[in-house]
Amino acid sequence: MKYDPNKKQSRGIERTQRAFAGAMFNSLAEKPFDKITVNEICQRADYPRATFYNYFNDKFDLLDFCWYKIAQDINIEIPNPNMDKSTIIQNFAQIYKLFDQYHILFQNIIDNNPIDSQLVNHFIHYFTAVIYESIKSNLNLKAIKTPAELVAQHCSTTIIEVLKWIFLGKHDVSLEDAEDYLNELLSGPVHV
Amino acid sequence: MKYDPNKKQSRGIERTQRAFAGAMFNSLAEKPFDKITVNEICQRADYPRATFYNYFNDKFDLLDFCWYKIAQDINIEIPNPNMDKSTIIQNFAQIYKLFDQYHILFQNIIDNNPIDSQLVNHFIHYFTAVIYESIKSNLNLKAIKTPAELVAQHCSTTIIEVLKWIFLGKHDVSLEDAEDYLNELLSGPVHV
DNA sequence: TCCATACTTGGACAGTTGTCAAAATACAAA
DNA sequence: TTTGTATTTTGACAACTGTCCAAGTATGGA
Repeated sequence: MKYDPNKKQSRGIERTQRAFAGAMFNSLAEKPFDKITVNEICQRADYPRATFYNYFNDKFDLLDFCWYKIAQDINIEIPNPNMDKSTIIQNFAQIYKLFDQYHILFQNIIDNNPIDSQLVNHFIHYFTAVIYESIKSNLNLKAIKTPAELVAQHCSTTIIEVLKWIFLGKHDVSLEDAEDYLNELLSGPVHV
Repeated sequence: MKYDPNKKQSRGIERTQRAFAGAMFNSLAEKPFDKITVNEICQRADYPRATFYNYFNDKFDLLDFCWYKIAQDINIEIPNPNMDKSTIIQNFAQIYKLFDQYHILFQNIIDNNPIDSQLVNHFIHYFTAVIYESIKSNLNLKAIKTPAELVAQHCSTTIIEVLKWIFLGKHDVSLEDAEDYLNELLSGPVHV
């Protein structure tokens, strides 16, 4: 990404970025990711190729931006500065609901791309990183040997694992059950 | 992969595949993966491009083959048909030692590729799948709600997570400590 | 040994990619 | 409105990709 999406940009820049992201979302809903070309994105968005490369390095970079737009809504609140398991589960509920909002998009993506495709991995990886960032600094650990960063990594992958199971693995699981799964899987290092 | 690597192939086929894999390993040790082209692989291996495409769909497909050659050595033995935590840790030791054998390669890869690059993700994902396959069928679960497949997925990602931390994250951790980490992280669903 | 079959190779192909410099346009401040 | 700056667009470029076919070469069985 050549423009920092966290900084406020001019109206024109945002409009253009939105057009590209929209084109990508539309393409994603229709066909496998590896059949999507930059040319096609530009045609859909009705911008020339050079403009695409003004904003993004390649189509993965645009993907990053697309996930960013979705993840923007994730705003993890940390009521107490020490994050324990119940706080994590609270935050989990928030992300569950967010994913639920996009379940049609995810459905389409899974219909067009294998679960172990580059695309799905990219997606999973992006959100794991988002969650990692939001929990790494204030995990409240039991007295254990494992380094905190590794535990934080483990928590974020576990959260995304459960959500992947539900929203990309086509398993219909209620929020309550999902919380139970997460709780059971996490019954390790984080304080109860 | 256009030839099933599990089937025994003619000497010629194996020699050719080995040449391509060797070329890839050499390139990986030298430069970032996204700067490696099929042309370059062919030059190094001294085979024409058409031959490359006889064997592999693209450079990721060759990567699969490369990881396959490494993973071949992983032969998880299952002493008792019900896998519990101590069995998992036993198998973990085996994979730890395998990764340790290749630590110079991994070092080079990390020096040339960001930890969250396509290449590293591809690697991580491949080995997670290998481990998942080897443990999914006979996990001995506590009485829990979480589906067995999800637990198996969780175990395999946790194992790889620890190994990634050590061998790709440049953290020097002994096998004994690594086992403790894994034990702590896994203190959830698997039988003790 | 010969032959049929399978694999390898070279060359050519259209399409994609990422980059560049120069021209055109939009934009904001004076 | 004008002017200077920043962004967008155009068109062109070399390189890479994946596919194809037809000619060449191994290989193993009779």
